[in-house]
Amino acid sequence: MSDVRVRFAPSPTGFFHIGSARTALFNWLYARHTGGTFVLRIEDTDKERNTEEALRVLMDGMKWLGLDWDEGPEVGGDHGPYFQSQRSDIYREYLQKLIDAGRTYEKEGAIFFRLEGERYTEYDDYKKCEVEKVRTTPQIIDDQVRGRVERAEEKDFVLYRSNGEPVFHFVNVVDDISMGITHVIRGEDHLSNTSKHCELFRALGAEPPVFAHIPLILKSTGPGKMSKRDEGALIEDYQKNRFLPAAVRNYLCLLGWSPKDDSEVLPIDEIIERFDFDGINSGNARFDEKKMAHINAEYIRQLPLETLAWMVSPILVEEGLVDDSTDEDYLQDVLRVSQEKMTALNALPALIGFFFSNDYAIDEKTQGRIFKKGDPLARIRELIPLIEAEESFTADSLDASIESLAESQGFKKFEYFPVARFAVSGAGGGPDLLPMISTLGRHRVLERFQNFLEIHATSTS
RNA sequence: GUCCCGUUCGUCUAGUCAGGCCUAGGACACCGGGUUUUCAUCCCGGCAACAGGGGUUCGAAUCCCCUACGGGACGCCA
Repeated sequence: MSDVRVRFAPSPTGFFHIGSARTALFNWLYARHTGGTFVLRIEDTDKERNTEEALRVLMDGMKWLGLDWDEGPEVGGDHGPYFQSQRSDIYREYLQKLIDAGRTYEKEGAIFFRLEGERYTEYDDYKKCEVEKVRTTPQIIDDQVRGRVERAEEKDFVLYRSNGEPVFHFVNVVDDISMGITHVIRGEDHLSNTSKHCELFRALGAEPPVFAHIPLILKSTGPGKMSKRDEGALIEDYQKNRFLPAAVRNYLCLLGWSPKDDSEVLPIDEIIERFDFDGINSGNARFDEKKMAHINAEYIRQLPLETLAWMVSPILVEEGLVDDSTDEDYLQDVLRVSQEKMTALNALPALIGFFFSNDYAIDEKTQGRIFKKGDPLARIRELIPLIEAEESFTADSLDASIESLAESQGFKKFEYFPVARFAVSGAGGGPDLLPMISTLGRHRVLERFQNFLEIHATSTS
């Protein structure tokens, strides 16, 4: 166990933003990499939007991504409480230190932090008024991602609001000190706050922690950082859309961090082993939903069959495709022949629904194509006796049988494939045809061929 | 407006810290071909980038400066 202590300090807002998730992830990775401690601290000072439900969303999201915390809500720890709303006494105590040191003053009911240095007044173009500024000595931040950053704070700032509540900058620093945080890994949007925080650390007699400001995640298109309204911005959406958490986590690792050797899909243990500050990029990263989907698809295809079955069953049950009476082996067979064509679990009912139900969608485009040329009805009529007679009913034997049938009719075997596929599944694509027919079994195939003939014999003649 | 950070294919990135190995590599996307004239898989191929300008140097994607562009911060929000 190393003495590294990192924290993720979200404010529960009712959703779990992908940027926050990535910050949590990087902190978690660093803690696991170093054998340190990952603290979850809840910044629930904004009473309006902090609800039990909001906290749930956050913790569920973290657990879903596999980000377990060593100290914090539900698990406790020696540095609690882990909710800011329960730490008022601690904040008062630290405020007293600043008061005793003469670093505070009161104005309009609020308590301000007093910077040290020469004072002057200047027109502020942003605030559109005269403000008092201070020439302070710049704070030097030895950032692990950006290198040396120098920034001078120039205005006194509020520590306690006139309503008696402490502000973010103050509680954040106090919590980091009192919880013994050694490394602060957070978004680059906090970089310019850091001079403020360093002032506070030093005024409180504490050495600032090591900082690492990680790049922001930008919208996939258009300007600015990812906002909660953007497509793919919320972890809840990935949960809902049945993404594999490990895949989402893997993709997030790759946004702003690189293993340096061209590998992308990596088991989490290996990422933990290789994760470090020098692999973190300094430029912001644009979110790419296509790549996210691609990585998700790779994960799905890599799943062992039993795991896949275990994950997929509830989805199929929910869709009414499978129930207790469904044959386990049949389900396994279906998944075995379909897995290589899977790209997203929420698209699964559409991909393999026809294996379980006769009530599947008919793809109009494919139907149009099938009937445009040749004689699909005749092809199916020719196939029926073959299906009835075919003995071993394996993909290979079916292939051979169809091949010789085609030969005897003066066709290429491909003349039969698209028609058979459509007759049996209503689709133009799907698992490889022969394994698919073999899996469906003689009975289902014949049933659907007959059905196909009945429907189209009347409508087309 | 001020301050801070950044800038390699459309996107994520390798290479930059320790200048020559870079006619700049990989992946996603896209395009073409093949894989059972299905397909969402797989294989092969292709397209495509060092933001611009000055230096330093025998030599710069790599070091320095300027400009441009992008991002962030500037709350009694967090």
